Amino acid sequence: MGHPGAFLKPCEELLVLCDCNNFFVSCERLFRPDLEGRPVVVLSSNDGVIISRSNEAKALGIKMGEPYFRVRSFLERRGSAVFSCNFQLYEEISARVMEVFRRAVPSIEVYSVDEAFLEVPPAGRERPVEWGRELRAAVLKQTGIPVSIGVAPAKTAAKLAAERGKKRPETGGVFALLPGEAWDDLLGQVPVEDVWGIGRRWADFLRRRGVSTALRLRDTPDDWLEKHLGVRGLRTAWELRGIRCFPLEEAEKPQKSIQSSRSFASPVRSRESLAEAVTEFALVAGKRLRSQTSLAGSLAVSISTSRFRAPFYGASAEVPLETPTDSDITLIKAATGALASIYKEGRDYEKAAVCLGRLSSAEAVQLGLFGEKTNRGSALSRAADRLNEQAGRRLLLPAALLGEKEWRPRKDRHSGVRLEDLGTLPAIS
DNA sequence: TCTGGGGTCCTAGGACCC
DNA sequence: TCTGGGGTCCTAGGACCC
Repeated sequence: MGHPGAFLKPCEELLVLCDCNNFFVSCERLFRPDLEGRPVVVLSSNDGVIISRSNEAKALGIKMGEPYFRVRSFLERRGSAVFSCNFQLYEEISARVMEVFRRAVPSIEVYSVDEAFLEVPPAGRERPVEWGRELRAAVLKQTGIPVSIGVAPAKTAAKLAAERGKKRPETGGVFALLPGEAWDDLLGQVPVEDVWGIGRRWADFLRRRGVSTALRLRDTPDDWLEKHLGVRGLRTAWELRGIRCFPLEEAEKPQKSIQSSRSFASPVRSRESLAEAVTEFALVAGKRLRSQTSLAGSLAVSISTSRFRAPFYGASAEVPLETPTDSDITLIKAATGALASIYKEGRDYEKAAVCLGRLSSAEAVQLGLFGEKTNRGSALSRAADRLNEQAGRRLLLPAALLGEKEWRPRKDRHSGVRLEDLGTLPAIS
């Protein structure tokens, strides 16, 4: 029966994906214009793997997610600049980019730190590509960040369009897949694994059955897709036919879980050090919990040795929090308690995590069995948040967390740029 | 020597209930 | 030869994303 989606009328409304090019690298380059034209990479936490690459680094064959130690000397020989990640900075710059988008369109969905979907305003619908170029120029002028823009009736198609805009300089960074136009040419050139929503497992599966391009995926029968890939895969194919299945989600929803975890700079053996790390992670998670006005109903701790060396050991424990809470003291107690139940001596731990779950809104009053308010310590934690906020750093924290610790991640290549330094950038209004 | 962190959604299967 | 059926809720695991 082919693809019944094709009989439906394509959505009249256009949406746009804006994608910051090589975002973390672009952020670092704002402060180092001398690095233009040179290979630049940004590393993950603990200087572990490469998470952002300049075009020059991509041209050298450096892969996303590549362990840094494997390419370190190669990059040095090629005169590459290397940065530890500076997420505080990237988030602030991201907020500025999103602000430019907000001023330009009626409706925006912030999809990730470096991407947003926008609804094209009526004024842009007649000539969406020109409109996109103007938006791109505005972002570049006001933030210094280059973006790629894809226009299409559906998110999955807009992703492909933006990718085309990014790869072909002659497009001026903007490409459109418009309703009524033939998309076959572009879709036929896109490997199926490059389609948004098709990961490695599905791509392998599809390729084994001859579905090797976005075009083939689009033209695969619905019943087969639903049987093997579920509704998610089916919707993806429909979106490639120009039918919107993933709507623009403007409202910011509170997160359903909050996790804080780190790999350690060097292996940790002692229960005491692990408890310090877990305490730190509980504090970080708690702060984010309060900032979205939620309470946690459960807390899980996990610890593990290196997954690249045998014998691997990993364990986790989840504890219910009888009364949903946002109190640091309660969270820390739960976390250290959970840790005690899974810790085994004599192992080289390389990672620990705290995950808060069963989140609920803190707006509703939480009462215990006998009507008393039992979210003890909440007010204290909130007061600490305010003090730390005013001080611009963490003023209040457990004494055990002071000082250098082996569990603190490596950050050898940090640029040293701080949020305040954003004000010193010359070219940006 | 050296390999990230933080999320979401979907589905299958078991528990439970009437 | 015989076993109830069907709805709902919950959870774990697997897939995906940046």
